[in-house]
Amino acid sequence: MRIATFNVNGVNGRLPRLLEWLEETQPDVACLQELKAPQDKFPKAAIEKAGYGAIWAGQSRWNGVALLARGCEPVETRRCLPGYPSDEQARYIEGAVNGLLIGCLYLPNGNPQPGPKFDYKLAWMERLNDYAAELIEANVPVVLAGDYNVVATDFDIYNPRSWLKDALLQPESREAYTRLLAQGWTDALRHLFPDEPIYTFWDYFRNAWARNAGLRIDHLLLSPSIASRLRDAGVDREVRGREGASDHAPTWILLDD
DNA sequence: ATGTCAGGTCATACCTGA
Repeated sequence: MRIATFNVNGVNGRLPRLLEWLEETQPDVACLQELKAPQDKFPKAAIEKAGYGAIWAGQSRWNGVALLARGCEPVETRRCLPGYPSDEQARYIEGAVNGLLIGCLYLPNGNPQPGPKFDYKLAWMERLNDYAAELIEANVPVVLAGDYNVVATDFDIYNPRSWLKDALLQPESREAYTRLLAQGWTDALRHLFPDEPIYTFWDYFRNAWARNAGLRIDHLLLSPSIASRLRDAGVDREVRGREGASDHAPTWILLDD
């Protein structure tokens, strides 16, 4: 079972790129972030034609998340984090596919920091951590996939120097993410490739892609009960190099059935 | 400090968020 996460940075503006990638890699599940489309502007027909059922939480202009399943409809279980009924930002959607619970998340960027956006990021991380702990406690088979907007360690960035003041590298962001992992989640890519530089995002600025000035911020976390099923993982880097690409590359795992 | 995207609007130029 192939499960992928892809921050598409505009699901309509980059639809040809998304469809091309789905066709090429045929993921069984695809978690999408940054739809940048209101609920009724999600390209449902094109996604269906590509062979995917979908649930999504749209929002005008910003945010927006979707969960795609090849050949079936995801059974929606949530469209926001528990205890967050007042969250107007579409950043979480969750569904069951083939006996797995898949959480698709778009963690707040948090810039500029300090400030209200950074406070919101940290608060959101606390909500996520609380909920993730519940899932672990319930021993549910879960994949939490998405754009975490956290650079976990200095090894997950080409060079931290010019990003030291960025919300993605702040000690508070990193500490919250570290606490999440410590609940028992397996960071799939780092688990399989502990010593390799891995990036999933290259800024549009500063010629970042050509310089391979990347960050690893898109993660797939496995709950303890499914960690032993992990067989392979990777980043579809070539997608980032294409005409009209998102600034993120799709990131995927392969689980034993 | 700079730079580049997308999507939106009291729109064909500028704003925000990233």
